[in-house]
This record gives sequence, C-alpha cells and structure tokens, in this order.
Amino acid sequence: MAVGTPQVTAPLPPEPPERLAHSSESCRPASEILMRIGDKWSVLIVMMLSGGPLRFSELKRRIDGISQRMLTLTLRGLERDGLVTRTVTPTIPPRVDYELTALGVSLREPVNALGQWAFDNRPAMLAARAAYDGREA
Amino acid sequence: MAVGTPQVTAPLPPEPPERLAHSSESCRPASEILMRIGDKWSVLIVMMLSGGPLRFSELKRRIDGISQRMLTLTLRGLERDGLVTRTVTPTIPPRVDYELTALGVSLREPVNALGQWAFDNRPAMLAARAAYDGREA
DNA sequence: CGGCATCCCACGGGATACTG
DNA sequence: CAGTATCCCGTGGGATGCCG
Repeated sequence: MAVGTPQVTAPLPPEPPERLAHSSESCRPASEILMRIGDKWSVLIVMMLSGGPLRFSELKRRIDGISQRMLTLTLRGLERDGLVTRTVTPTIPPRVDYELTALGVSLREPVNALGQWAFDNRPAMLAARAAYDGREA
Repeated sequence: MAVGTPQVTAPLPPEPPERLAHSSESCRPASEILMRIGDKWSVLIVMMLSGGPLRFSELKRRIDGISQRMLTLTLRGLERDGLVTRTVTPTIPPRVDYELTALGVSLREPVNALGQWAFDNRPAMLAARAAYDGREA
C-alpha cells in the first residue's frame, strides 16, 4: 500500500546510533530551553557570572551594549528559572548582587560546548553564508 | 589586563574556577550562534534531519505546528549557513530533499548536550519558576 | 545605585491565497 | 508538491524619564 510515499528509512551516516529518539515531542524541551536562553543576553550574563557574583552596575559595565532595562528583565528571567540568585543589601545606595545557582553553573557546561562549536565553526558558517549570498547577488 | 586566549574550554568542576576567560568578546560568537539557532524551529529541524534526508512535506508533517512559511524560511537560513543542503529533483510534482551537511551533523553534538541538559533540568526549572511566581502572586 | 514605567518601532511568525 | 506573496498582530527590545 501507500503508493508514492518513499518512506525514507534513515541510512545513518557515519554517526553512531544514539539511544535518543529524535521525535518531535522528545526534542521540544530542548527547543524550549534553547529558545529560553537563546535570547539576546541570557548566555552572556550566565558566562559573565561564571567567575563569581557581580553586582548590577558591574554586570552592566562588562556587557557592552546592554540596556539596563534588558539587564533587569533578563536577570529577572534567569532568577525566575532558578539560574541565578538575587541578593539585595539595603544600604544607601542599595547594592544588589547576582550569582549563579548550582543549576546555573551546570548550564555552563553544555553552553560552553556550544560556545566552543561556535568558535570553531564560525568561519565555516560565515564562508557558507558569503558563498550563498554571492550566488544570487 | 587583557585576556590572552579566548578559551572556552573549561574543566568544569562544580566550583567556579578562578581564572576563566569569559570576556564579553570571547563569548559573543557563542551568543550569536545561540541566537541564530535559538529561534523557534532551527533546532527542531536539525534534529529531524539527524536520521537522514527528508523531503519538504515529510519534514512539515513531522514537525507539528510549523507553518510552511516558517519551514521554508528556516530551511533557507540553515542552507545559507551551510548546515543543510537543498536538493531539487525537477519532476512533476517537484521533489525537494533536505539533508544535513557535515557542519550540520557536527552541530548535533553540542545541541544534543544542551538537549540532554534541558531534559534533565527542566523539572528543576519549572519548579523554580512556579516557586518564584507563587512568592508574589 | 538599582529598577520600574512609558513610548515606540522593528521583527518574528501565523493565516491565507496564489503559482509552477 | 514546494514555494512565494500579502496581511496582520504580538512580542522583543532600545531610549528616556522618574522613584526608592
């Protein structure tokens, strides 16, 4: 039965078969998380906090180009998701420190792996992009 | 003092090491890539193509909820960046197959690592989120 | 100093309709 | 079947200003 449906039965390339089923439902959590931290600033902030806690203004100074609005919003999001802690010292002027939680620290590992990939393969991507754009320009 | 080598290779102990070179400049490529593939569909598509080439309609059928507009656009982007190839068979009706390039295949590993992290830690994140939301409701 | 509030614009992305 | 074109709305995110 089923005429015309070629049923592509996965002739696996040189990759070893992983026990991870890449179904749509099993990859959705990964996709969600990626979208969550794939915003403009989250990863940068997590990486900045890798070396230890930083206060708001220091964080803002180190991440060039971020608006204090987005710094606040992004930190709130990270705090909400249990990736950073927010510690307020009610002095005058007030002092607020942000620090990675254990969860936040654990996130560094896969993110670093992706960062390494990005560092290694960015030239290839840029070249591919240039070639693609050049083909039709 | 300026950081000498933008190394992202950390030994990753549970404790934050003292000399991490996570400068803003060294992490920006990672952030860029993350934003690039951190969109709504890219990772899902890459994962779907892990098992081998798929044609457009099959891809659309497997990724539930995607519009053909976004499928086309996302595939174009992935093709542009050298992550997938697009092969047209000019029959009637036409047939177009998409397949991961070597670059696309190599991306699977770090993305899978992140996916594993997401799978493992999503409960913790959801719990933290619920706790955070409950504190001020 | 840290951080809401507001305005405002650009872009992502869904729905739909049309073409080769 | 695969793709393009159009419409349209929700959101992301910058700039600015005010308040503890």
